[in-house]
Amino acid sequence: MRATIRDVAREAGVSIATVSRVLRDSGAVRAETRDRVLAAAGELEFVPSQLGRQLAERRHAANGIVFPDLSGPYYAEVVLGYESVAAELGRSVLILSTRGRDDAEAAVQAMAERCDGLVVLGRTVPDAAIERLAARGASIVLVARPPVGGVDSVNARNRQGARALTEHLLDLGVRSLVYVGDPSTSPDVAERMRGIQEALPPDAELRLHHVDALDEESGARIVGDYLTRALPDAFVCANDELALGLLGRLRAAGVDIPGRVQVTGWDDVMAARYAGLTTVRQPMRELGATAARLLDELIGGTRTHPRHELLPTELVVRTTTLGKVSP
Amino acid sequence: MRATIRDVAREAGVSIATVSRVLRDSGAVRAETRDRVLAAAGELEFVPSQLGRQLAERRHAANGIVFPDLSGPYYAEVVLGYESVAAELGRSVLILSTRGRDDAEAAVQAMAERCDGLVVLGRTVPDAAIERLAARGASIVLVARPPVGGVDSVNARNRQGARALTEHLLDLGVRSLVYVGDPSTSPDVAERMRGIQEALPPDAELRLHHVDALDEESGARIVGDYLTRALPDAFVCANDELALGLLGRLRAAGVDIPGRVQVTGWDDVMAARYAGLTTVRQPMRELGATAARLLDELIGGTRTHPRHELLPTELVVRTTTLGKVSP
DNA sequence: GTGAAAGCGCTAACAC
DNA sequence: GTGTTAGCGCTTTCAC
Repeated sequence: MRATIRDVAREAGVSIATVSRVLRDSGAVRAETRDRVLAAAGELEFVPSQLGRQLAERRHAANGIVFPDLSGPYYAEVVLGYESVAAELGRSVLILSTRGRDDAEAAVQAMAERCDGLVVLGRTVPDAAIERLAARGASIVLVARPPVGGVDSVNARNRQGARALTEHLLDLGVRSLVYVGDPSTSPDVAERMRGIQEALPPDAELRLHHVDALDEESGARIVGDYLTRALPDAFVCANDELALGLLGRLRAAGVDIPGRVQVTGWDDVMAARYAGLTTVRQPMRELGATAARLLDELIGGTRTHPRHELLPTELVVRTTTLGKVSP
Repeated sequence: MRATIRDVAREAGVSIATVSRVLRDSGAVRAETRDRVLAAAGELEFVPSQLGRQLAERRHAANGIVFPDLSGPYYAEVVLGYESVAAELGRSVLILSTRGRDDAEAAVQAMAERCDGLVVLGRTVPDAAIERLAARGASIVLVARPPVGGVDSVNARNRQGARALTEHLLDLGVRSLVYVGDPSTSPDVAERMRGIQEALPPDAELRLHHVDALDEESGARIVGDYLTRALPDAFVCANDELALGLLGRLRAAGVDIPGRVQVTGWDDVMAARYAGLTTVRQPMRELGATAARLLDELIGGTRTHPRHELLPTELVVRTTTLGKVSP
């Protein structure tokens, strides 16, 4: 059995309160006593039980993060940014992936009981679940998801990025675009579409091509629909994976890109560089880091009014949009 | 303030022991009493404190996982595989990234105090640290790292994969190969090189080109050394990122691939497909899942003898090795 | 079947 | 400065 604070107290000939003081460096302790305690602790290889400490302090010293997946680079980067700041702040990080989970809400609820606050990414659980948690007094920060009630949020400037992307395409002569994605899968996807619409002049046309999933396969699958009839001037895809799938199939069909049709993605994943894909980069790590800081303020009670951070995006132009359309 | 078990007991007119029994479904409780307790708990919106429960049970019901990074797809997938099994087993998952941390060992030690067991990926902390933890009675499973002392481990068959890859190259006529990587960065990288050596006949030559990091930039940087002097028949890279960087630079220099030189990677990341890179795939998710199961046995005390699992790898042949060398 | 009571290992008033 | 003591919120014997 491991040594407890009582063992150390006995060994050092002091009370447990003194041991606690020395170890936490709280309260004044005479140097000589202090040394005795440290010696005893060292002798017994004493490591304070986090379980006991947490219960006494009534805090977990841990934060959770809920995400749909970790496969793409997107969420992985956000999680990393979050973890590094949380660690600096002395908090452990609990993770929860909702992928393939039918009881996501229950899992999040359970997780909330094991940490002092949590970050929720994207469309992992319904708004109602967020509100229930918030109502129970949980500290929550939403990322890549529009604000709900008085809950903090951190988002990338999707609309702004989409407008920049659209203007870039318009400059190249694009007049008809197809947005590939499903606005209902994630708030980001919906916001991007809105941004495009905002930037579009009356003489340009935007259609939505709905796909079930934001993966390569879905991107490839829709190409068939366009080979038999007219191609638009540009395919604007909700994310890079979709764009990469679409791009591969188009090229395989001998379609000239960007001569005949231009293609864009979103996220700037590593493969986008190899494919020469024009895309929009988001500060993924910074999204996570910002969330960690907001959450810390919330838990620490430093702040009571909700905050909603918006982080910048950046257009990355590559070869899938370099050509001029009908010059 | 939240309701405690005492509030529920008072409300239901029973003792806290009975409330505990009902909520944990342990011990026999009369149906009528049971209903009263459940009603009271519902009324008060009682949710048992994990802090109290954990201390009483003296367990965290959480496992940790330590990894170097989450940027590449490799560790992310392992973590996901781990998380999904851990969740099934009713355990929370704590994460710890050692990237850019100079106090990695202390951080791991701290994490060990907050969970019932942990998984350590790759070369995150020195063997001595693992041994110290194990000596203190921690339950540990190593992944992508050779066994240390009596600690469990899960690895992919690196040697086997490397042999298959080497034989594939030999079949194509390759006789001189350069292994690009740093065997000291990770045990996997070293094992792969060993596998190549084992498969090589006396008339074939293998050299090691040492790089500092396993990223694209390092891969690209070494190309210059070969443009002025002789190229080998094949570059076998320690991972895909290295190979992708090297590939890009070679192609930019007008080198015919695979006609003049063949290139291979390792991991089969998404970008590898777009680059047509021949590589070796590992069951990343399964590595994590297996680790979770081993750890559970360890924590549960089901098993005392260490186990060392080896999972299969798979050669994925693409266009960077399709041609015949000097037919 | 149910309750009283003794912990689990710590922190933090409060007293001296 | 240091010790005593009362919790933190639960689980779990052991009586009855």
